[in-house]
Amino acid sequence: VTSVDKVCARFRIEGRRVTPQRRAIVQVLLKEDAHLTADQILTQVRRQLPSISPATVYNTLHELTEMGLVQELDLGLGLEERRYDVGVEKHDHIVCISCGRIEDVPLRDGLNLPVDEYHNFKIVDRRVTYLGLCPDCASNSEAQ
Amino acid sequence: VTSVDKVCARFRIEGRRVTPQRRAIVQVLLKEDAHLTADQILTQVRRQLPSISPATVYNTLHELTEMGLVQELDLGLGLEERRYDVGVEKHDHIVCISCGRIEDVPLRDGLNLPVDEYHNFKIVDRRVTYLGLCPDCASNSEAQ
DNA sequence: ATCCCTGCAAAGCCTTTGCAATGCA
DNA sequence: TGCATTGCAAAGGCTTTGCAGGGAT
Repeated sequence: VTSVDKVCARFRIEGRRVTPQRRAIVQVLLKEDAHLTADQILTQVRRQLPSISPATVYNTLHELTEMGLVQELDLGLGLEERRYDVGVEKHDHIVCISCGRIEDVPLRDGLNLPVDEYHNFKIVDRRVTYLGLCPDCASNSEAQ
Repeated sequence: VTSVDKVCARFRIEGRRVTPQRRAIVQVLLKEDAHLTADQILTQVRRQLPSISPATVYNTLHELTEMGLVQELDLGLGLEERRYDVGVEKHDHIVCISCGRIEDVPLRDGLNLPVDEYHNFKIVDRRVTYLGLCPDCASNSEAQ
């Protein structure tokens, strides 16, 4: 699912309606391909639809999450807000602890889901966040 | 660092003062050894100090986090609040997606910090959360 | 005797909710 | 036309802030 139209088709399949607001939100999510906060999404969408309300953005993000097209991210840093990621492929994240930049990390061998069980839990999924310094911040800290 | 007194010593070393409130908070964190929310910590501490304020709990938790004695956890489920974990040893977490139960997971071979770099980031740390069903919830869902 | 720390209350932020009006199907 | 969806405004939950009084050193 990689185009606005395809996502809108999914909306219809699920018995939901396609509105300008929803198209705009999906468009921002797909275009930015970033890890935006709800507020950033709201700001971007308001370029097209100045009067869209926060409630609508939240509603749509939750629907997209339910449909499995978007993943809510809490990067586990405490400092980070909740972000929304168009989860096309399963991937991990790496966050710069200095500037907050976030990038996707493809899954690697040796880091796959373990098949055995911890504490007798049936493991369904896992979330991995790497913390580090991005190239820019790394060179800045060396320079100091 | 595993006793109230040792933590209090750290307080003094850092030029901070040791108060009954701080002792009580540390005591709860060490005793429970759980993954409590700020509110749960507040409730527990109020058994000893009924008039302690939320602000004091938050202050102390942030100080402990700064000192590296406590780790703030956002388990990345969206549903989960921020929790506080006495981070004695480096470990991962596993969360039951049904009942919310949280357990520690020791680090495993093959899941160590990668020595190479993603996207030229210098990786400093990583956070891993496993999602699954705890034994109780797993057997309940089979039963249905 | 300092001045750090506490408690209170108010303010802040982000997110959710309720409801009437709107507009998609 | 019918009902999902929107926007607004208010409410909610958690966390932070400001300040005066109290307590640790």
